[in-house]
Order: sequence, then structure tokens, then C-alpha cells
Amino acid sequence: MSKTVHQRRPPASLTAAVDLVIFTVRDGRLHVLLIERGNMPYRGEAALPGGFVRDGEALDAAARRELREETGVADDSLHLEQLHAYGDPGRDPRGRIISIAYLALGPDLPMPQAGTDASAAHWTPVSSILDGQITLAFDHEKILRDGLERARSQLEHTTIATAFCMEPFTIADLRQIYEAVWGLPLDPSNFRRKVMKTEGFVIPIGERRLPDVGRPAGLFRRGLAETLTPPLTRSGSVDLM
Amino acid sequence: MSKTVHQRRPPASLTAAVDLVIFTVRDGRLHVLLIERGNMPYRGEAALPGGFVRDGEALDAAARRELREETGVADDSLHLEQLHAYGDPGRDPRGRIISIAYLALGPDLPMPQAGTDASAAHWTPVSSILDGQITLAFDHEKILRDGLERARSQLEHTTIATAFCMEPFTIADLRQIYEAVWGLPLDPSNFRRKVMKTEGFVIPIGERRLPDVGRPAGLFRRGLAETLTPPLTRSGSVDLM
DNA sequence: AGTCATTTAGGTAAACATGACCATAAGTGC
DNA sequence: GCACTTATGGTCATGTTTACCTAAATGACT
Repeated sequence: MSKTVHQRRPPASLTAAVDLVIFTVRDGRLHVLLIERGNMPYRGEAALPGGFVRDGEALDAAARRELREETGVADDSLHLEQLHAYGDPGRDPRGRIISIAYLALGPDLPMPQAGTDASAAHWTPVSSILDGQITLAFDHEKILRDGLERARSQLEHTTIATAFCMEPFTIADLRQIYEAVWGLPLDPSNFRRKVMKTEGFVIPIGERRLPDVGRPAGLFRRGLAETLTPPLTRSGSVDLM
Repeated sequence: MSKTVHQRRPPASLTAAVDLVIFTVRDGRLHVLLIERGNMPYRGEAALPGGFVRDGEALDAAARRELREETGVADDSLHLEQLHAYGDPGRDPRGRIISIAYLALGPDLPMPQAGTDASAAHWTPVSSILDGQITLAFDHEKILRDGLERARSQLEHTTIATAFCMEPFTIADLRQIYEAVWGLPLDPSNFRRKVMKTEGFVIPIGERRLPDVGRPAGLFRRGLAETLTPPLTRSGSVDLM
């Protein structure tokens, strides 16, 4: 047998799609953007937003385009990274479609509702999918779980938690992101110490925000650092339950 | 506009391939398995092993099959994980081919040379690609660099370094894996302390290996743990350079 | 004005982890 | 036995983390 043995079998011809796991944090809980499917299959069911990759279009570009179409948000203001490729035969009843899933993180955005694809989109608490209240079309629950695990891990090692925050933000805002994504309460004092000690994580802008109640909090914007050394460990939690 | 706006553009029809970054450690240096291409394009040049995904074949299955075809190694003895999908138009002159790259880690295997695809395969020091001595076809150098970064990161947070070792192995064997992948010398004493302290990383089998020179070393096999808590940091190195 | 609830901000001590280094153990070759 | 090599174990100063505690700054309430 020669090296070309697998060339004898015709390569499968298929279609590529991108699916997006778009996370945000609203009132202390992690939400994901879901759409209600307007076409068969799974018509009327909840699914991750996504669409087909076009001719001559790069994967990242397709993901950016879908993100823009689904959220109406300017391109570069959201964090977007490739998550995983899903290509099991039979994952889509329409045929052989492999999906490149992307993870997007953003602040709690005003969702444009009219005149765009986003009209069918809803922010949904992630917990309501994890506990089975809502089921997703295709293999989208698996994709969502993988995206959640990636987001949780990224918070430990990188500064992307700031992508969830609208600038300027307070240390408490940032802490709520961690608590929502990890599902754990954190000690405010220790959290602040770790964040402040990491050079370039957040930069004070010298102003303060007056809350409804309590002492005013210092305001910050994102720093230039991308990686956390040392990492923020998930273990340092307070057990309030 | 309705949700189906993007359905009007025909989805791109394309071909999917899997490419493999197969790492091993030989005499203290990290090596990657490369093949010499037998067909156009890039005929005669070095490339990562890989091939097309077949009709009805899952991505992971295609990667396993290629791994077996290229190395002649039993399926489940090597660590295999999906790395990233590469789909830029123009990355392959033959047409729109998106490649799902996989990362494989294994011990220094006896490579079957005759009668298989592996006849064109060679273990190549990763350093000789990074410093430009060897150039790779397609975008395979980018894929290799991504795979290397993934492997380096995985060694910090997981126990997959044991996948590089033939059982039973010594702590020094394991340390050499870390030194080869990270490209850093580590303190033997401190390394041992960290490995032993992590519950379920390695399990002593009570025997010892007689080396050519030096005190006999205790032998171990893989434990059940998959994650390292705390992580093994890359910083704890001895500067011998 | 004074008190209270609330939240931010900063500090402390014990436990723990780390890095650099030293000492001893257990083999081989001479 | 002696020199050499590698494995293994320990020490110690230093840094980090955790679980707290205290103080500061505000609005609400009386």
C-alpha cells in the first residue's frame, strides 16, 4: 500500500456552519443568547445562533458576521474565540454539516429587537438549560456546556472577565462576573487583593461611583495584561450556602 | 428582513481534513512526526500527517484512523484531543479545505517503516522547525506552533505528561518530558515534591529501575487524577544556560 | 445630628506553597 | 575503598492564600 491509500476513497463533501455561544451576565446570573428556530428542522425550538460559512469566507469572519447579525453589535467590542469543531455524522438531519463553535463574551447589551435576526433572540439563564428546563436543538447543549467550561477556565488564567464589563467598572462588578460564571461566592476582600496585585489587569480612573447604598466604589478600566500570573483559583471561595 | 436572510446565499460546499500534531520526546528533545508529501501540491516537502474525513465518519474517528495509519499504533494508547479548526480560504491550493487539527501525545514508539503510510514518516526535532531549518507545507507551521502552545499549557494544568511515558516510568522520566516540552531545566528535587504531593498523579509500583549509572529510581504508573491542583508552574526553573 | 445598615477598602496572622540549596542514599566503574 | 552519578529527602527563607477583622464612606431613618 502506498501513502495515497486514502485518496482512493472520495473525501466527504460537506457544509460548514458556525454556531455561537454568546455569554453575558445580567443581575448576577450568567445568560446565553438563544434564538427560536424559524425553519425546519427543530422549528420553534431553542438553539444557539449561527449560520453557514459562505463561499470564500474565513471561519473567524463568518463568526464575526453572525455575531453582528444576531446581536447588532459593532464588530470588535466583543471577545470572540474559536471553541471546538463538531462534526459527528447525523448531528444535523439536513446532511453532513460540521459546525465550528465560537465563544463570545460581552457586557449586558441593549438588544436591538426589530429589523434584524436578533428579533428572535433572547437572553436565557444558563442554569435553566443545565437543569433541563430548556432543551436545545441539535447538539447545542453539548456545545453550550463546552463553552461554559472554556469560559470558566479562561477566567482563571486570563483577564477576559473584563470583556463582560461595560467600562468603567468597579471591582465589585468584576467580582460578580466571576461569581456568576463560576457559580461560587467569592470573598470581596481577597478578590480585590488578587486583582489589584496583577499588574495591568485593571487601571483606576480616579473617579468613584455612587451606589444606592454603601460606600462609593473606585472605578476602573481594562488594563493591557492578558494573562493572569498567578492564576485566580476557583477554590478561594466563601461558602454562603 | 427575516431570520432567513443568510439562507439566500448558498452555503459553501467544502472538504474536511484532519491534520495531526503528534509529539513525542526522544533523548530529551521534543519531536514531531512529519511526512514527506508524495503528491502535489507541496510534493516532496515536509508536512503534518493527515487526510480527508470520509463520508459518514466522525472527526475524532478520522483523527484516530489517520493516527493509526501513520504510526501503526493501537488506537487507545495515545492521548488525542482536538486542537483547532483552520479554514481560511486559500490555505490549500486544491480548493476549499478546512482542516480540523488534532494534538496527539505518546511515548517514543518503535515506528513501523514498511508497508504502511508511515514509511514516509520521520520524527523531527521541533526546534529545527521553530528556528527555520525546516519549513512545512500549507499552514502547518502555524498548526504546529498552536499545538506546541497547547501541549505546554496542558502540562501545567493536567497530568497528560504521563502520556509521553512508557509505563512504568521514573520521576526523572517525567521530569525530562516537562523539560523537553517547556524547553527549561527543572530542579529535580522540587519537581519530585510537587508531583508526589498531587494526589493521583503517579502511583508507585514498588520496584526500581537499575540505570547505567547512579542510584536506582523508583518506578511509577499513571494515577487517576487528570487535573493538577495546584498547577505545575513553568517559572520554577533552574537557569543552566 | 446621630445612628444604623451597607458596601468599599485595607490589614493581619496562621497555614500553605515555592525556590534555592544541602545532605544522604544507592548504585557503577576503577 | 574511592570517585562519580543520579535519586531522594530535608531545610529554610520567602512569598502566597485563606479566613477573618477593622476602618471608611455613603444613604436612610429617626
